[in-house]
Amino acid sequence: MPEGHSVHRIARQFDRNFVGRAVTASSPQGRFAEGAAMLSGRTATAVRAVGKQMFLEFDDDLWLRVHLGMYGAWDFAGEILVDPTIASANGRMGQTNQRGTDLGEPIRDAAGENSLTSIGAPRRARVHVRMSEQTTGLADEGDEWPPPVVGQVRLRLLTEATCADLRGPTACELQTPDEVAATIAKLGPDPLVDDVSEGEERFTAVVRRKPTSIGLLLMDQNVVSGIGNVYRAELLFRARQNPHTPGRDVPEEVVRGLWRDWVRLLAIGVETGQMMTMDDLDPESYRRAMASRDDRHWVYHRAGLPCRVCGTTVVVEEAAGRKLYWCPSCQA
DNA sequence: TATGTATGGTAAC
DNA sequence: TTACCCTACATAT
Repeated sequence: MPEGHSVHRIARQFDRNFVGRAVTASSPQGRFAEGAAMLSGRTATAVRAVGKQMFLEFDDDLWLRVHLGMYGAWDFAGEILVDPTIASANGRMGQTNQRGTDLGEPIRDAAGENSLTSIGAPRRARVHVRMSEQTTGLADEGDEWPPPVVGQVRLRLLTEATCADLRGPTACELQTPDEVAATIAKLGPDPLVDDVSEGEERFTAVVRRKPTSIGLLLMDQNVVSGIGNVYRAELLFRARQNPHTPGRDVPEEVVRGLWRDWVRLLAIGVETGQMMTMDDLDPESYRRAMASRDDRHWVYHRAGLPCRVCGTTVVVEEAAGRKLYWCPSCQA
């Protein structure tokens, strides 16, 4: 899932393809039928991403709030204008979307025509191939518009040229401007929303007075926005910090360092679409890390394997229902 | 076909 | 702390 970087990438897609355009909305699955009816026919006017949540504004002060949760994803089809700040997108056109490549690389369907993009939970992009029509010579069926609905689609947003399907979100609801403001007010700082220095002060002040472990605090969206289980494990390793240390016992400079590292990793994540946390590697290792999801992290998902730095076996434990990976030697 | 797992979060106990 | 929600896919049977 989508940790904070994915949501910022999605927001950029909406900014490019939906903001300023009239939208037709529907809920093929039926679970957001009323909301879709409220949205349909309105023009999207703005989009905001804060932490793991996205807010899409429509005419007359109506906002759509979406939280992807662990399984959610947006699938884009049709004309997809790629934000120039999303580096990897164009270079990957036509490439097969492998499982686990998080995010947002446009790919071609079997006919080599429509480009499809999925941003969110790791999953195969949905490629619509019409086998039966192929045999009867209706080759153009692959360009069907709007695209056929596949699977459970909570919300479909359609402009003249672009289709966005939302599936599996934890939250999908309409909000008033006050409700949006209240939701955002509860969230901790997001480096791509808040002034970075102010964010550092807020984050540091909160962490430094909490008895809660730093491992839990990094995952707390009220303390800092956008960090999930992968970035949590990686940030702590990069800082060589024991996840169990109470926040108030972590040296101030270390807390500030965690924030600054999050600023850096988030920027890399938004740019590349991948949770790349081994950015200071030699070129060959970097290439390998980018190519394979299993080589991309220091400790995340590496329980039982030797620490990349010291060789000690990486351990995993359960913390608040989530798996926490760390090296007991490097992070002693 | 059934089961387990996943980058998240909430509400109830 | 536990239960539960949401969806897709890999693995086991």
